[in-house]
Amino acid sequence: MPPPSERLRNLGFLVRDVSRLYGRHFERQARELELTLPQCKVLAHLQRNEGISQARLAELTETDPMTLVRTLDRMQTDRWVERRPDPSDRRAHRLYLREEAKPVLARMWKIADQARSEAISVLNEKECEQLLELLGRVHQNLQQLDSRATESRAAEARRTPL
Amino acid sequence: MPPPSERLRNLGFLVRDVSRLYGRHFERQARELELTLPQCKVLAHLQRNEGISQARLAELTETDPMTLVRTLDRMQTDRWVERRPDPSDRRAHRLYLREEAKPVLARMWKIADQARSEAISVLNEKECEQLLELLGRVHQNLQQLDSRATESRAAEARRTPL
DNA sequence: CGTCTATAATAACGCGTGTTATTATCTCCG
DNA sequence: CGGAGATAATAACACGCGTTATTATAGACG
Repeated sequence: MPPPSERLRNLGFLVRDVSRLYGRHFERQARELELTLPQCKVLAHLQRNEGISQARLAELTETDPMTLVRTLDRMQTDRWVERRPDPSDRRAHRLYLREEAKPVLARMWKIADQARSEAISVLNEKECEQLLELLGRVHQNLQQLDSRATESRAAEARRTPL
Repeated sequence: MPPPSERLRNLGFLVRDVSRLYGRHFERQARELELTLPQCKVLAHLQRNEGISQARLAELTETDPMTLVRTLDRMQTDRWVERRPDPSDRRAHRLYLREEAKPVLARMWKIADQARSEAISVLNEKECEQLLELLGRVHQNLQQLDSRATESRAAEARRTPL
């Protein structure tokens, strides 16, 4: 197999740069909200799923549970969300939006919609659809590769308890 | 303007997730190298541009100069790179690969090539080309938006010296 | 019933990133 | 020349993310 073109070799960096710049663009406009992008993601999912556990929210947001703990710590301090004990499982917490958070959600979507439309203003509708489709496929593939790797590490750990 | 579809609204998160999963996939295989993805990026650019300044490297890698300082600090500690004083500018440093780093570069590319080909194994050549093209356009657009914003902040700062 | 494994949340550490501010130096212009 | 503004690098602080390890509890199974 000949070495891939320089252009192709840049793909990983390209995705990363787009992600970074996109986040930057969003957070520049979301500044007044005092919310970061991952925090917005949490709010967006919580809006439609109040009462879920951290573990479930981690699944929905595709966040590492440990990462989520810290994000929620800050969001709790900032009075966006609340942790309440789960009556049926003393290990778990149920997550709720605080009243103070609710009015912000609409503004958040508005900013998100605008930031996105600016970002993709150089694509027409069909191209945008293509981009979503292609990224979606790669995403699904990477998720499989990831869970496969996580699986085999877990199996490894089971084989070597200590 | 009607609110965009849920699918479209996911675009920002999607890009971010792909970036995160891609990085994860790469670093899982690059583990033996003891190198992170940004560090690989530094090495890759340094390989073809030895002797450049940090500021120039920051441009090439599209990294925040402050971020680069810290990355280079670690890479210097880990004996990947060297900072030498610039004889013509006492503020600046010139960056060089250490001999120890050079043998690793080939392995790095090999891992990068493999990680990428796995990641995009679900795309055919044409789709891959499309993805590169679309992402490239969005990237360029976001860069413009970013530099425009940076510009106006700089102008702001000039207007308000203190 | 008790033991063993899985799960929910968290602690602690290192890295990358963005932000604001500081220091030293350069450069250019009056 | 000399002072003003730009530039190279860095310091300090907060956030997100991955990793390993720990604690408490749940659930399954002999």
